[in-house]
Amino acid sequence: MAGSENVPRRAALGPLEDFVGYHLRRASHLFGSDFARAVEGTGMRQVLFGILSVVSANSGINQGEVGRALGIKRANMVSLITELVDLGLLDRQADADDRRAFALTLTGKGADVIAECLERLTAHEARLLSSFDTTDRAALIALLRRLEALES
Amino acid sequence: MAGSENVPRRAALGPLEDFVGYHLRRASHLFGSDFARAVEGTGMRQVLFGILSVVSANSGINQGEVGRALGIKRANMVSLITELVDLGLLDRQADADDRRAFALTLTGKGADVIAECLERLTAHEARLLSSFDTTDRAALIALLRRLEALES
DNA sequence: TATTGTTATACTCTATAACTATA
DNA sequence: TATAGTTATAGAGTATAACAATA
Repeated sequence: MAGSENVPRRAALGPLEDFVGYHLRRASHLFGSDFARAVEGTGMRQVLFGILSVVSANSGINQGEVGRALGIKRANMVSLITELVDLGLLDRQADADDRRAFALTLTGKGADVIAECLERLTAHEARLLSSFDTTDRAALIALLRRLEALES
Repeated sequence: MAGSENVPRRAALGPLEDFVGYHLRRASHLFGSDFARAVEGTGMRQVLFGILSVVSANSGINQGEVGRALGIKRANMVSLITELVDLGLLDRQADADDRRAFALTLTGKGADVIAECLERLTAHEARLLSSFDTTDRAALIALLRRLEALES
Protein backbone atom coordinates (compact mmCIF):
# COMPACT_ATOMS: atom_id res chain seq x y z
CA MET A 1 0.00 0.00 0.00
CA ALA A 2 1.56 3.25 -1.10
CA GLY A 3 2.23 5.73 1.69
CA SER A 4 1.90 3.25 4.49
CA GLU A 5 5.65 2.98 5.11
CA ASN A 6 7.65 4.96 7.64
CA VAL A 7 4.64 6.44 9.33
CA PRO A 8 5.77 7.24 12.89
CA ARG A 9 2.50 6.38 14.53
CA ARG A 10 2.09 7.48 18.10
CA ALA A 11 1.34 5.19 20.98
CA ALA A 12 -2.30 4.81 21.94
CA LEU A 13 -3.36 6.88 24.94
CA GLY A 14 -5.63 4.32 26.55
CA PRO A 15 -8.58 5.55 28.62
CA LEU A 16 -7.10 9.04 28.62
CA GLU A 17 -8.24 9.44 25.04
CA ASP A 18 -11.84 9.92 26.10
CA PHE A 19 -11.32 12.54 28.79
CA VAL A 20 -12.20 16.12 28.00
CA GLY A 21 -9.77 17.30 30.68
CA TYR A 22 -6.85 15.71 28.89
CA HIS A 23 -7.67 17.30 25.55
CA LEU A 24 -8.17 20.68 27.20
CA ARG A 25 -4.74 20.36 28.75
CA ARG A 26 -3.01 19.50 25.50
CA ALA A 27 -4.79 22.15 23.48
CA SER A 28 -4.17 24.78 26.14
CA HIS A 29 -0.49 23.93 26.28
CA LEU A 30 -0.23 24.12 22.51
CA PHE A 31 -1.81 27.57 22.48
CA GLY A 32 0.41 28.65 25.36
CA SER A 33 3.59 27.64 23.54
CA ASP A 34 2.54 29.38 20.38
CA PHE A 35 1.48 32.43 22.36
CA ALA A 36 5.02 32.69 23.72
CA ARG A 37 6.50 32.45 20.24
CA ALA A 38 4.04 35.03 18.93
CA VAL A 39 4.88 37.71 21.48
CA GLU A 40 8.59 36.92 21.69
CA GLY A 41 10.59 40.04 22.47
CA THR A 42 7.69 41.98 23.99
CA GLY A 43 8.24 40.56 27.48
CA MET A 44 4.61 39.46 27.63
CA ARG A 45 3.33 36.19 29.00
CA GLN A 46 -0.21 34.83 29.05
CA VAL A 47 -0.92 35.97 32.61
CA LEU A 48 0.62 39.40 32.17
CA PHE A 49 -1.23 40.03 28.95
CA GLY A 50 -4.45 38.97 30.66
CA ILE A 51 -3.93 41.53 33.39
CA LEU A 52 -3.17 44.30 30.92
CA SER A 53 -6.27 43.39 28.96
CA VAL A 54 -8.52 43.61 32.01
CA VAL A 55 -6.99 46.90 33.14
CA SER A 56 -7.37 48.33 29.65
CA ALA A 57 -11.07 47.55 29.78
CA ASN A 58 -11.49 48.83 33.36
CA SER A 59 -9.29 51.82 33.97
CA GLY A 60 -8.77 52.47 37.68
CA ILE A 61 -9.65 48.91 38.71
CA ASN A 62 -7.81 47.43 41.70
CA GLN A 63 -5.75 44.25 41.97
CA GLY A 64 -8.34 42.17 43.69
CA GLU A 65 -10.94 42.76 41.03
CA VAL A 66 -8.48 41.97 38.27
CA GLY A 67 -7.53 38.77 40.01
CA ARG A 68 -11.17 37.78 40.47
CA ALA A 69 -11.91 38.35 36.81
CA LEU A 70 -8.96 36.20 35.77
CA GLY A 71 -8.96 33.56 38.48
CA ILE A 72 -5.67 34.70 39.97
CA LYS A 73 -5.22 34.59 43.75
CA ARG A 74 -4.61 37.85 45.63
CA ALA A 75 -1.25 36.62 46.86
CA ASN A 76 -0.06 35.96 43.34
CA MET A 77 -1.30 39.27 42.00
CA VAL A 78 1.22 41.23 44.03
CA SER A 79 4.40 40.26 42.19
CA LEU A 80 2.61 40.22 38.83
CA ILE A 81 1.41 43.80 39.25
CA THR A 82 4.81 44.85 40.56
CA GLU A 83 6.38 43.29 37.50
CA LEU A 84 4.09 45.23 35.17
CA VAL A 85 4.68 48.47 37.08
CA ASP A 86 8.44 47.90 36.95
CA LEU A 87 8.19 47.31 33.22
CA GLY A 88 6.49 50.69 32.94
CA LEU A 89 3.30 49.19 31.51
CA LEU A 90 1.02 49.81 34.46
CA ASP A 91 0.48 52.73 36.78
CA ARG A 92 -0.40 51.99 40.41
CA GLN A 93 -1.83 54.92 42.37
CA ALA A 94 -3.48 55.14 45.75
CA ASP A 95 -7.25 54.87 45.38
CA ALA A 96 -9.05 58.07 46.34
CA ASP A 97 -12.03 56.35 47.96
CA ASP A 98 -10.46 53.29 49.56
CA ARG A 99 -7.08 53.79 51.16
CA ARG A 100 -6.41 50.05 51.22
CA ALA A 101 -6.59 49.79 47.46
CA PHE A 102 -4.59 50.86 44.45
CA ALA A 103 -6.08 52.12 41.23
CA LEU A 104 -4.46 50.54 38.20
CA THR A 105 -4.20 52.25 34.84
CA LEU A 106 -2.34 51.53 31.63
CA THR A 107 0.64 53.72 30.81
CA GLY A 108 1.23 54.90 27.26
CA LYS A 109 3.87 52.21 26.94
CA GLY A 110 1.38 49.68 28.28
CA ALA A 111 -1.12 50.69 25.63
CA ASP A 112 1.57 50.32 22.97
CA VAL A 113 2.53 46.86 24.17
CA ILE A 114 -1.10 45.75 24.24
CA ALA A 115 -1.64 47.05 20.72
CA GLU A 116 1.48 45.32 19.43
CA CYS A 117 0.56 42.05 21.14
CA LEU A 118 -3.03 42.22 19.95
CA GLU A 119 -1.81 42.40 16.40
CA ARG A 120 0.55 39.48 16.83
CA LEU A 121 -1.93 37.41 18.82
CA THR A 122 -4.68 37.90 16.30
CA ALA A 123 -2.33 36.42 13.73
CA HIS A 124 -1.33 33.66 16.13
CA GLU A 125 -4.93 32.62 16.74
CA ALA A 126 -5.73 32.88 13.06
CA ARG A 127 -2.80 30.60 12.32
CA LEU A 128 -3.75 27.96 14.87
CA LEU A 129 -7.40 28.16 13.89
CA SER A 130 -6.83 28.31 10.15
CA SER A 131 -8.89 25.17 9.62
CA PHE A 132 -11.75 26.61 11.68
CA ASP A 133 -14.47 28.58 9.97
CA THR A 134 -16.49 31.22 11.81
CA THR A 135 -19.02 28.64 12.97
CA ASP A 136 -16.39 26.24 14.32
CA ARG A 137 -14.63 28.99 16.20
CA ALA A 138 -17.85 30.31 17.71
CA ALA A 139 -18.92 26.80 18.67
CA LEU A 140 -15.60 26.15 20.41
CA ILE A 141 -15.68 29.40 22.37
CA ALA A 142 -19.30 28.81 23.33
CA LEU A 143 -18.53 25.34 24.64
CA LEU A 144 -15.52 26.58 26.59
CA ARG A 145 -17.53 29.43 28.11
CA ARG A 146 -20.07 26.93 29.36
CA LEU A 147 -17.27 25.12 31.15
CA GLU A 148 -15.84 28.29 32.63
CA ALA A 149 -19.26 29.20 33.95
CA LEU A 150 -18.93 26.27 36.38
CA GLU A 151 -16.31 28.12 38.36
CA SER A 152 -17.47 28.78 41.88
CA MET B 1 -36.23 45.16 39.00
CA ALA B 2 -36.37 42.08 41.18
CA GLY B 3 -33.13 40.13 41.39
CA SER B 4 -30.97 42.88 40.01
CA GLU B 5 -29.57 43.90 43.41
CA ASN B 6 -26.33 42.67 44.92
CA VAL B 7 -25.15 40.94 41.80
CA PRO B 8 -21.34 40.79 42.09
CA ARG B 9 -20.68 41.30 38.42
CA ARG B 10 -17.19 40.55 37.26
CA ALA B 11 -14.94 43.00 35.50
CA ALA B 12 -14.91 42.86 31.71
CA LEU B 13 -11.95 41.02 30.23
CA GLY B 14 -11.32 43.34 27.32
CA PRO B 15 -9.83 41.89 24.13
CA LEU B 16 -8.94 38.72 26.02
CA GLU B 17 -12.58 37.71 25.88
CA ASP B 18 -12.31 36.77 22.22
CA PHE B 19 -9.21 34.64 22.38
CA VAL B 20 -9.60 30.89 22.21
CA GLY B 21 -6.29 30.45 24.00
CA TYR B 22 -7.59 32.26 27.06
CA HIS B 23 -10.73 30.17 27.31
CA LEU B 24 -8.73 26.98 26.84
CA ARG B 25 -6.49 28.03 29.70
CA ARG B 26 -9.34 28.76 32.07
CA ALA B 27 -11.27 25.62 31.22
CA SER B 28 -8.15 23.47 31.47
CA HIS B 29 -7.30 24.91 34.85
CA LEU B 30 -10.81 24.28 36.08
CA PHE B 31 -10.65 20.65 35.01
CA GLY B 32 -7.20 20.31 36.54
CA SER B 33 -8.36 21.56 39.93
CA ASP B 34 -11.37 19.29 39.94
CA PHE B 35 -9.21 16.38 38.78
CA ALA B 36 -7.05 16.86 41.87
CA ARG B 37 -10.09 16.88 44.14
CA ALA B 38 -11.49 13.79 42.42
CA VAL B 39 -8.41 11.63 42.92
CA GLU B 40 -7.49 13.00 46.33
CA GLY B 41 -5.78 10.35 48.43
CA THR B 42 -4.66 8.21 45.48
CA GLY B 43 -1.42 10.13 44.96
CA MET B 44 -2.30 10.65 41.31
CA ARG B 45 -1.84 13.84 39.33
CA GLN B 46 -2.81 14.61 35.76
CA VAL B 47 0.63 13.86 34.33
CA LEU B 48 1.13 10.68 36.32
CA PHE B 49 -2.28 9.35 35.44
CA GLY B 50 -1.55 10.10 31.79
CA ILE B 51 1.60 8.04 31.90
CA LEU B 52 -0.13 5.11 33.59
CA SER B 53 -2.87 5.26 30.99
CA VAL B 54 -0.43 5.11 28.08
CA VAL B 55 1.56 2.27 29.65
CA SER B 56 -1.64 0.37 30.34
CA ALA B 57 -2.49 0.56 26.66
CA ASN B 58 1.06 -0.27 25.51
CA SER B 59 2.66 -2.78 27.83
CA GLY B 60 6.43 -2.83 27.47
CA ILE B 61 6.63 0.65 25.95
CA ASN B 62 9.67 2.79 26.79
CA GLN B 63 9.89 6.25 28.35
CA GLY B 64 10.59 8.12 25.16
CA GLU B 65 7.54 6.78 23.41
CA VAL B 66 5.32 7.57 26.36
CA GLY B 67 6.67 11.09 26.46
CA ARG B 68 6.11 11.54 22.74
CA ALA B 69 2.52 10.38 23.01
CA LEU B 70 1.84 12.79 25.85
CA GLY B 71 3.98 15.75 24.86
CA ILE B 72 6.38 15.35 27.78
CA LYS B 73 10.07 16.02 27.25
CA ARG B 74 12.55 13.18 27.74
CA ALA B 75 14.32 15.05 30.51
CA ASN B 76 11.12 15.40 32.47
CA MET B 77 10.09 11.81 32.02
CA VAL B 78 12.96 10.54 34.16
CA SER B 79 11.74 11.74 37.54
CA LEU B 80 8.11 11.05 36.67
CA ILE B 81 8.82 7.42 35.85
CA THR B 82 11.05 7.09 38.91
CA GLU B 83 8.21 8.46 40.99
CA LEU B 84 5.76 5.89 39.60
CA VAL B 85 8.27 3.08 40.08
CA ASP B 86 8.92 4.19 43.67
CA LEU B 87 5.18 4.23 44.28
CA GLY B 88 5.10 0.62 43.12
CA LEU B 89 2.74 1.41 40.24
CA LEU B 90 5.14 0.84 37.36
CA ASP B 91 7.74 -1.79 36.62
CA ARG B 92 10.89 -0.73 34.76
CA GLN B 93 12.95 -3.53 33.25
CA ALA B 94 15.85 -3.55 30.83
CA ASP B 95 14.56 -3.90 27.28
CA ALA B 96 15.60 -7.17 25.65
CA ASP B 97 16.14 -5.72 22.17
CA ASP B 98 17.51 -2.27 22.93
CA ARG B 99 19.93 -2.06 25.81
CA ARG B 100 19.52 1.73 26.04
CA ALA B 101 15.84 1.47 26.80
CA PHE B 102 13.63 0.28 29.62
CA ALA B 103 10.40 -1.59 29.13
CA LEU B 104 7.59 -0.21 31.24
CA THR B 105 4.72 -2.29 32.55
CA LEU B 106 1.93 -1.74 35.05
CA THR B 107 2.19 -3.53 38.37
CA GLY B 108 -0.89 -5.06 39.98
CA LYS B 109 -1.03 -2.06 42.28
CA GLY B 110 -0.73 0.21 39.26
CA ALA B 111 -3.69 -1.51 37.64
CA ASP B 112 -5.68 -1.08 40.84
CA VAL B 113 -4.88 2.62 41.07
CA ILE B 114 -5.83 3.15 37.43
CA ALA B 115 -9.13 1.36 37.95
CA GLU B 116 -9.92 3.37 41.08
CA CYS B 117 -9.03 6.65 39.37
CA LEU B 118 -10.98 5.78 36.24
CA GLU B 119 -14.07 5.33 38.31
CA ARG B 120 -13.59 8.62 40.14
CA LEU B 121 -12.59 10.50 37.01
CA THR B 122 -15.56 9.28 35.06
CA ALA B 123 -17.73 10.77 37.79
CA HIS B 124 -15.64 13.94 37.82
CA GLU B 125 -16.05 14.47 34.09
CA ALA B 126 -19.73 13.63 34.28
CA ARG B 127 -20.12 16.23 37.02
CA LEU B 128 -18.33 18.99 35.11
CA LEU B 129 -20.09 18.09 31.90
CA SER B 130 -23.52 17.58 33.42
CA SER B 131 -25.02 20.26 31.19
CA PHE B 132 -23.48 18.65 28.10
CA ASP B 133 -25.42 16.07 26.17
CA THR B 134 -23.70 13.41 24.10
CA THR B 135 -23.60 15.65 21.05
CA ASP B 136 -22.08 18.59 22.93
CA ARG B 137 -19.42 16.43 24.47
CA ALA B 138 -18.53 14.80 21.18
CA ALA B 139 -18.41 18.18 19.47
CA LEU B 140 -16.08 19.57 22.11
CA ILE B 141 -13.70 16.62 21.95
CA ALA B 142 -13.71 16.74 18.16
CA LEU B 143 -12.83 20.44 18.14
CA LEU B 144 -10.06 19.94 20.68
CA ARG B 145 -8.62 17.01 18.73
CA ARG B 146 -8.41 19.20 15.66
CA LEU B 147 -6.34 21.65 17.66
CA GLU B 148 -4.07 18.97 19.06
CA ALA B 149 -3.44 17.69 15.55
CA LEU B 150 -1.51 20.91 14.90
CA GLU B 151 1.31 19.79 17.15
CA SER B 152 4.53 19.35 15.23
C1' DT C 1 25.28 10.25 13.47
C1' DA C 2 20.93 9.50 15.91
C1' DT C 3 18.58 7.94 19.91
C1' DT C 4 17.62 6.46 25.07
C1' DG C 5 18.06 7.84 29.22
C1' DT C 6 20.17 11.01 32.52
C1' DT C 7 21.64 15.15 35.39
C1' DA C 8 21.43 19.82 36.52
C1' DT C 9 19.10 23.86 36.48
C1' DA C 10 15.86 27.60 35.87
C1' DC C 11 11.40 29.72 35.12
C1' DT C 12 6.59 30.15 35.56
C1' DC C 13 2.16 29.35 37.55
C1' DT C 14 -0.43 28.17 41.33
C1' DA C 15 -1.54 27.19 46.38
C1' DT C 16 -1.75 28.04 51.51
C1' DA C 17 -1.07 30.46 55.70
C1' DA C 18 -0.28 34.38 58.36
C1' DC C 19 0.21 39.23 58.65
C1' DT C 20 -1.07 44.81 58.19
C1' DA C 21 -4.01 48.42 57.36
C1' DT C 22 -8.02 49.99 56.38
C1' DA C 23 -13.36 49.56 55.76
C1' DT D 1 -15.84 41.24 61.01
C1' DA D 2 -14.59 41.58 56.26
C1' DT D 3 -11.63 43.21 52.67
C1' DA D 4 -7.14 45.02 50.01
C1' DG D 5 -2.81 44.17 49.77
C1' DT D 6 1.40 41.79 51.38
C1' DT D 7 5.06 38.29 52.61
C1' DA D 8 6.92 33.83 52.72
C1' DT D 9 7.02 29.47 51.07
C1' DA D 10 6.09 25.24 48.72
C1' DG D 11 4.57 22.25 44.93
C1' DA D 12 4.16 21.20 40.26
C1' DG D 13 4.88 21.47 35.15
C1' DT D 14 7.79 22.65 31.68
C1' DA D 15 12.22 24.26 29.25
C1' DT D 16 17.21 24.03 27.77
C1' DA D 17 21.84 22.30 27.66
C1' DA D 18 25.19 18.89 28.13
C1' DC D 19 26.53 14.15 28.93
C1' DA D 20 27.06 8.67 28.67
C1' DA D 21 25.77 4.46 26.63
C1' DT D 22 24.03 2.20 22.84
C1' DA D 23 21.99 1.80 18.09
